[in-house]
Amino acid sequence: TPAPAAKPSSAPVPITCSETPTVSQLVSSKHLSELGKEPRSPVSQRPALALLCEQTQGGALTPSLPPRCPACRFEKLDITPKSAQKLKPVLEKWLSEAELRNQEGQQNLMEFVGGEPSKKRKRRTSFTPQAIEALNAYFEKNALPTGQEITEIAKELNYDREVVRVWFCNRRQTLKNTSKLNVFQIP
Amino acid sequence: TPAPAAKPSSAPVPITCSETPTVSQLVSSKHLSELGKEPRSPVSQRPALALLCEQTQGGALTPSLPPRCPACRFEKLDITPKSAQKLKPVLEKWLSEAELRNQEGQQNLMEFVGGEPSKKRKRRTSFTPQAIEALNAYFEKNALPTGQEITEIAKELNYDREVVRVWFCNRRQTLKNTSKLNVFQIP
DNA sequence: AGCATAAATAATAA
DNA sequence: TTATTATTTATGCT
Repeated sequence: TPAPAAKPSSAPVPITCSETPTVSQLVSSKHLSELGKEPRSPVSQRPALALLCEQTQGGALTPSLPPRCPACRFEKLDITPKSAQKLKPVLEKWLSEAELRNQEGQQNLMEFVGGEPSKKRKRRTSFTPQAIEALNAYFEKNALPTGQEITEIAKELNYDREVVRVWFCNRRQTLKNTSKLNVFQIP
Repeated sequence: TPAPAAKPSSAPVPITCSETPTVSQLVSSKHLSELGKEPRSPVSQRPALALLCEQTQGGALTPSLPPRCPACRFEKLDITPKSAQKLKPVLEKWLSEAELRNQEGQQNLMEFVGGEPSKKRKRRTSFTPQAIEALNAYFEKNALPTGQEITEIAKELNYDREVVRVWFCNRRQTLKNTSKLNVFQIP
């Protein structure tokens, strides 16, 4: 467990929904240790984290629709402990740097953009219905195509080879999972 | 859904990857009670479960070699939540049958427990971000470490040697897969 | 606000 | 090593 049961005695700065926290408030260790444990105020009210979301996701904050990047999910507890653990060091690093800027008198936090690009996950491809249909047809004929066949299919459907390969992997997986489920499920 | 962390409701004790619940937790857990329709009775009122506790905790089962029966694996949470969910029916069946036998005064309950494949897959290790960073640093310097080097790295990072070895294998493989140098790569 | 599933990755097989 | 599976993560939708 990454977050030790910190003593609530050290008078941390509580962050409520009604106020906009400063960076130093955000950086308080108590706050950090509590992250991922309690529901928090909206991200939109928290400049540093909002910025973090922006940076993590590479997109602007949408006012109506809350962002769902890992950082924001961490903030909202909408995240698994394991993910939280992975994210925490990044968060700490970012926040400490943000605090530094803040101490240097940099008022406008939104101008603070930097940090590491952090290799981003491949954008989730969305297959066209036609492509899915074709893929399923291929799958039905052969659920385990060779590398060469995968290449050909990819070329035919005009998708990345790796994407097609993974599609077959996942397809086999779900098939196995669902069929297994039937075996186990007894009323 | 294996991630109870996402649920904001004040639900029963969730089973997460990061903690090992006690038997009583398991009994009161949403996991187990969900399948049964009614709330569970206390452990003390459930002979089979009590026995299960005894056997798994009191060391009646072989202590060195981990028991492989579904119940024991469930008890020790030597499975992921998702697996636990899959295993639940089996466990429930075991419990009811065990209770039946117990009522009949039958002592050796473990005889009918077997049947589960003993080929337990190694639990997926999750590297800390620090470890991954370190591994990547090593990898950048040398993607193909010798056995001796692997041993040293494993020792340094305090991971199992085999785990580190496999990490390097997979790292090379991933690199190869995602590499755009593939001859058959579609642009 | 969840779900379905694409992507990532540890483990295993060949 | 390469190929595939098993498991986990997280994102594009509605």
